[in-house]
Amino acid sequence: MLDKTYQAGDVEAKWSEVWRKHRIFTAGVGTDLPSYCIILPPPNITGKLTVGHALGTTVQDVLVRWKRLQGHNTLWLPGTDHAGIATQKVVEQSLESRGTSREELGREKFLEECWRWKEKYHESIVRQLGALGASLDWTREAFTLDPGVSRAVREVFVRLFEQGLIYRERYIVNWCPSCGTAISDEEVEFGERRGKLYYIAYPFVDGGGEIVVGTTRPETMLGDTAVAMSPHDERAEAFNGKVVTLPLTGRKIPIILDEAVDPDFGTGFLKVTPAHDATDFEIGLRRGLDPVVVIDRDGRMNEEAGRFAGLDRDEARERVLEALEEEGLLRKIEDYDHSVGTHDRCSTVIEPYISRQWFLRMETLASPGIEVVENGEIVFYPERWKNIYLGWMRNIRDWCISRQLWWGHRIPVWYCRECNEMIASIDTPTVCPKCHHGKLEQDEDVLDTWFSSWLWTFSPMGWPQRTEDLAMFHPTSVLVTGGDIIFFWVARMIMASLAFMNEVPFSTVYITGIVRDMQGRKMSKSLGNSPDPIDIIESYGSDAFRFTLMMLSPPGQDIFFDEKKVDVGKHFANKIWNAARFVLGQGCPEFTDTDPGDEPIPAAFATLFGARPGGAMELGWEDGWIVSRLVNRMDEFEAGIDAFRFDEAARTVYDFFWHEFCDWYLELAKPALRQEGSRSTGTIVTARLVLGASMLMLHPIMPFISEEIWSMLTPDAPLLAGYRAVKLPGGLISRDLERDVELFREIVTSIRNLRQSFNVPPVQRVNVVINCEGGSGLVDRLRPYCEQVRSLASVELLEAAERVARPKGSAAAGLASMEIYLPLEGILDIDRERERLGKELSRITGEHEKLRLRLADTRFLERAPANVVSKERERFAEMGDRKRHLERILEDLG
RNA sequence: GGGCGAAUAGCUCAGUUGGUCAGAGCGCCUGCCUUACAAGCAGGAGGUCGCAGGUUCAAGUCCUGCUUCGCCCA
Repeated sequence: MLDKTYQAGDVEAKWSEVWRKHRIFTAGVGTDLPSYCIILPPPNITGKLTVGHALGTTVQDVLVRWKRLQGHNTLWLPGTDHAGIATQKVVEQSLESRGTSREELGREKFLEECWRWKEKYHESIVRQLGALGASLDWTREAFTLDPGVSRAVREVFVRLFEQGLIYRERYIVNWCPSCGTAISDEEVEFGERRGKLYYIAYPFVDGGGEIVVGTTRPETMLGDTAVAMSPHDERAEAFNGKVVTLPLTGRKIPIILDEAVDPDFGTGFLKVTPAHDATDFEIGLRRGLDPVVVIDRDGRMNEEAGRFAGLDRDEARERVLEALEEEGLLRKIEDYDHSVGTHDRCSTVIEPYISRQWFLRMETLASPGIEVVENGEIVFYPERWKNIYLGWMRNIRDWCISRQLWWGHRIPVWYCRECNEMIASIDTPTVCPKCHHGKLEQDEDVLDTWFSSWLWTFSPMGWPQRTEDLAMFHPTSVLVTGGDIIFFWVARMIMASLAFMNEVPFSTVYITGIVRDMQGRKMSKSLGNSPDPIDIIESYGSDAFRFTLMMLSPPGQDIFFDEKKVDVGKHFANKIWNAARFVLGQGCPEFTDTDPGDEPIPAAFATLFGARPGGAMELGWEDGWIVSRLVNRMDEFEAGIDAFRFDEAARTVYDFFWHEFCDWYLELAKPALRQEGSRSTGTIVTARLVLGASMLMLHPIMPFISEEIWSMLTPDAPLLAGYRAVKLPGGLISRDLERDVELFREIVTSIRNLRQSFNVPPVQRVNVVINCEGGSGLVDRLRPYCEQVRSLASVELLEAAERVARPKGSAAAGLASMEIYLPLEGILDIDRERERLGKELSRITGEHEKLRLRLADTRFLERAPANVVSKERERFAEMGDRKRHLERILEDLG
C-alpha cells in the first residue's frame, strides 16, 4: 500500500541512482537527432551553491529535460570554476587560522592546498546538483584548470599575443591592497560613502599668497606633482605656469591647465596625483608629469611619503591632516558624499596603482559581438538586457588580464635571463629562440579567471581540436545565467567564440532574476543569507523546491525567497501523489494487441504507453471532457516553455492537475468507478491516460515524482527521463463539450452555494428544480449531465424543465439561461433571501446598465472592431437574462 | 547626473500586443475527518490596480509628470 503522504526523500534517492546507472543523461554522438546543448555556468569552488544557483540550475534542467523529451540529443555540460581571487582568499584565510601563510608555504605547497579545497567543495557542489535532480552529463565534466582547458587558454593567449592584441604595460590599474593584486574595471563596485572634502592651502613659491585645493583624499597630496585648472577658468591665465610649494614635502610643483578639471568643483584647483588616481594619471600622461608613488601595494605609505612612511593609508590621512593643521594650511572641512570603489570580492577600498600588467585590446574583438546581437543572431530574454549588453560593448575598455596571484593559469610568457627576450608559447619553452640560452623564467602572474571561463562554450569540448562534440553541440542552444555577469562572462564568451570558433557561442541568452532574502538582499555565499538548497530539499523535497522556483519566477523579476513559499510545491507534490494513489488503486486495464479502433481515447492511451487497453470499454462525457482539457493544457504548457515563461508553464500544469483533473474529473469518475464492467474500464483507461500525460508534462519541472508515478503506470515502459515524446492523436479537443461542461459546473457550483448559504448540512440530500428558458433546447442539452449534478451537489430529485413554477419557499439562483430553485419549505428566511438576491440583482443591474450605455454610444459602435461589439452585445443579453431571472425570483418571493 | 526595473486583495505575486483581467497561492471567515489527499474538500469575505494629468469609443495595460523602493552605468 502506498504511503498516505508523499515521501520525497526515498523516491528522489531511488531515481537519481537509476538515472545514473542507465546513463540517461549522457549525450549521444553520431546520431541524427537534432542536438540541444546548454553549458552549466561553472560554479565557483569557493563554497556551496545558493538558492540563486538552484534557480538557474532548475531553469536549465527544465529546458534540457523538455528538449530531451521532445526527442533531441541533449548535452548539459557540467563544470566548475577555479575562481582565482576568491579561492586564494579563502585558502589563505584557512591557512591563517592554522597559523601559517601562503608565503611561508611557497607557491607549490600553496597550490596543493588550493587543490584540496577544490576537491572538498567540488564534492559538495556535485552533491547539491544531484539533489536538485540536474540531468547533467557528468562524463563530460570539466574544471577550468583541467589540462585540456588550460591548453585552450594558452592557445588563446598566444594567438592574441601574436595578433598584437595582448600587450604588457605599466599603467594605472585598480589595485586591491588586501588581495595584493590588480583587478579589472568590472570587479570594482561603486558605492556612495559619507566623506569629507578637505581644503588645503598650497603657498606660492615666491611667497605671494596661496591657492587652495579641495580633496577627499588628503594623504595622496604627498604624491602630488602638479595643480591643475580648467583652461576655461577665468583665472587660468593669471595662474598658469606659476609654481607652488607642496606642503609637508617642500616639493615645488607647477600649476597647469587641463580640460579634465571641472572649474565649478571645489575651488576650481585640482591637486594632481598621477600615481594614485586614474584621472590624474591621464592628466600626467598628457602633461608629461612623472608620477610619484607614495602608497605601496599593501596600502601603506612608502619612503617617498617621508615621515609618514609605513603608515596605513587611513592612518596616514589623519596624520597628514594633523600636520597640515599644525602648519595652518588646512583651510576648511566640508561634509561630502562621494562614490568610492571597492573590490567586489572583499569590499576593500580600491587603490589606483601603477604597475606593469597584461592587457587585452578589446575594440576589435567587440565589434563582431555587437553585430551578432544587433542583427538578432543572439537574442536576450528578457529583451532589455540587450541594451545593457550593447551599452557596455560599445564603450568597451581594455581588459586587465593579469593577476598577482598563484592560483590560476600562469601566464604563458617566459623571459630570457640572457637577452631579455619575451617568449609567448603554448608549450613550455626550453631555450630562448633568440639567443638559445636555457635560462628562462616564466612570468610570475596568473590570468584573470574569466580569461578561462570566456572559452567555456568550446574549451571543455576539446578545442582547439575539431572534436565530434564541437561539431555536434557548438554553437550551444541557450545560456542561462544571472544579469550580474553579463559583462564578466556573457559578453566575453560571445567575443571569444566569434574570435576562435567563428560562430556565436549560443543563440539565446536567458537571464534569470536574482534571488533575494525577504529583506531584499541578494542571496550570496559571502553574506551567508542563503539557505543550503540541500536543507530545503530535505524538508520539502527537490520537486517541491523546483516547482516553487519555477512558479515564482516570471522572467526578469527578482524573487524574494522564503523557505515557507516552498509549501506550495510540497502540497502540490502531495496532491499529485494522492491522485495517483487513487487512480492506481482502481486497477489496471488489460493490455492487448488488438487494434484500438477509432475511439480517440484508447488510441491516445496506446500512443502514450505503447500498449493498447483491452476489454469492453464505455466512455462518458466526463472522459471526453478531461482529455479535451488535457490536450489544451499540454499546448499551453509547451507554449509557456518555448517562450521561457516557466511561471506560466508551472501554473498551467498546476491548475490543470489540481483544479480540473482532481477537483472535477476524479470526482466525476467516482460513480463510474463504482460500477463494474465496461464503464469503469473506460474511466480507468481515461484516468490513467490523463495521469500519465500529466506526468509527461510535469516531468521537466518535477522529474522525480513524475518518474515514480510513470513507473507505476507502466511497469514495462522506458524511463520517463529517457522517454521520447509522441504526439497524441488529433481529434481529442471538443469545444462544444467543454462549453457544456462549463455550464454543468456552473449549475453544480450554484447549488452548492445555495446549500451553504442556507446551512444545509453536506450529507442532507435536497431536491432541485431548474427552470430553463423556453425554447432554448436547454432541457435536452442538460439531460446527460443531470445524474452528475445530483451526485456532485447531493441532490435527491432534480427536475429540469421549461416554464416550471418556483416551488413554494425555495431559495433561488439566477443564471443566464435558467433559474435554479432549492425548495427549503419552512427553513427559508424570506427577508434574508430577499436581501441576498437584491444585492446580486443590483450588481447585475449595474453591469447591465454599463453595457447598455456603451452599446448606445454610436462612437463605440463605429470605432470598436466588430468582434468586440458583438461580444459586448452577447454580454448585454446575458446580463439582461440574469437580471430578468433575478427579478422574477424576487417577485415570486413576494 | 544618465538608464532600467518595481508599486495590483492583509502577505507574496500573476495579468504577452488596450476590449470577461480585476486573478492565484498563503492568510482570514463558515461548514465538512464525504474510504486519494486536513499538505485535504466545499462555500465565502476582501482591491477606486502608487499619485496627478493626458490619448482613446474603451486604460491595471499606452503617453507625460510626480512619489516611494531597488538595480546598473558615469
